[in-house]
Amino acid sequence: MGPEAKEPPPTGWAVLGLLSFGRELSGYDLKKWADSSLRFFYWSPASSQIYAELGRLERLGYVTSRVAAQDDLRNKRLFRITAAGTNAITEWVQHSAVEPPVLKHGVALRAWLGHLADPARLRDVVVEHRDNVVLLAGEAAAASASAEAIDGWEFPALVTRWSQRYYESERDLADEMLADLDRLARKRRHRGHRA
Amino acid sequence: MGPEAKEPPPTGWAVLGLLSFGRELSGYDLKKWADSSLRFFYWSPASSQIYAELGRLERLGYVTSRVAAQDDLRNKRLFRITAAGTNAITEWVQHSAVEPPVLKHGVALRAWLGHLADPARLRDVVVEHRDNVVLLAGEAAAASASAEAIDGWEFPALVTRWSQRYYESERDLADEMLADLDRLARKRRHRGHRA
DNA sequence: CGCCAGATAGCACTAATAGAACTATGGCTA
DNA sequence: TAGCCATAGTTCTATTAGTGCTATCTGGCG
Repeated sequence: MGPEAKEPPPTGWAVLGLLSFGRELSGYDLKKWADSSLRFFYWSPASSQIYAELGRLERLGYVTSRVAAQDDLRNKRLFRITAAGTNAITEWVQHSAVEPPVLKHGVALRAWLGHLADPARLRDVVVEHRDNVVLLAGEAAAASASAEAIDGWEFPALVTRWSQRYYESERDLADEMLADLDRLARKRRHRGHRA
Repeated sequence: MGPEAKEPPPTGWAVLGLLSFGRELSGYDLKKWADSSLRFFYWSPASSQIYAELGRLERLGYVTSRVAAQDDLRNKRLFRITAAGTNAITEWVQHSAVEPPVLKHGVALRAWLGHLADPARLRDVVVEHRDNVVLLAGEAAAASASAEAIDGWEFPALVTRWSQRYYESERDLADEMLADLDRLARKRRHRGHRA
């Protein structure tokens, strides 16, 4: 099958997934959409990345595009998923290998290197992280509330709810880490560790 | 400051961090170490990536290397952190911006696209994910037990403990997602949604 | 007037992986 | 005893993934 028979990377599936709800969307729309929902559990690709993936998906025959006039003279390209695209992503959802989630937790990495840091400063880093995830939990809650209002969006609503819980448990984990850090600092002070 | 004044990427800090415990290690050692501890909260870079980062760190003056005979005739390169390297990573731990963790959760993405999937198959995917994270929780527990036994490794032990809790809450989140999926499937069956 | 929002696209660059190639030893087994 | 595999160890190449910046165009807002 053709010269371009390779599968898209996960990001390609994510973009195709945004289109699988049936709407006709521009690259710009897709970026905004990714920012407001995908980013909670999958990160949001750069605009240039989205356009690149759209090009690949079109070459694969998974999407088609048409140019539409948008206001008066400005035009944009609208993308729509094809039957082949729907088949392909359905296949992917159901049958691709289940891989462990990719996590790059900068704060955990810094705590892991805690022997290098001033305890108070390390504490501040974790507290700032805690604030971040509390904010994210709230945003995910808002996103899930608006998804619940839309018919046919039961699964996005389910996953944003999951995201909300995820960030709430990140908050709890941060609290436990703070308690552990305090315990450790006390112990080190007692033993007169590195003065 | 010379021609090579740029900061390493996060992966570089991770590699330098592995060396910040004071040991003299080969690239091979570093890879094994990353696989057995870093990977729980920060992923494990490919060997080629590790060697590339070591090269960069050496150019920056953050590590030095020497060639050592290892058995009889075989030789390897051992890396050691320098004072400049210790300063740099200490600075990074204490003062770099606190960024939200990067998460790419393939399973959540697939659940988000649940409208495309057969409910039973989607359920299987989440169950398989649940099994994965239970396994990871156990491995993290083992890693934290061995870290606790080593003097000076209080922070790695703390973070592997955090990782263990992290994967345990991933397990709980998976259970809640399963319950939500079942609820949704029941509701759809009632309404006769797409037969 | 300048800036921002909507919209698209290209370019330069970095990050990161996969895979092969090569050296070398020791243990297993047909 | 020859062949093969596993482990230790390093390096290189090819390729992809992904970001950030720049450029372009229009219209509305203050």
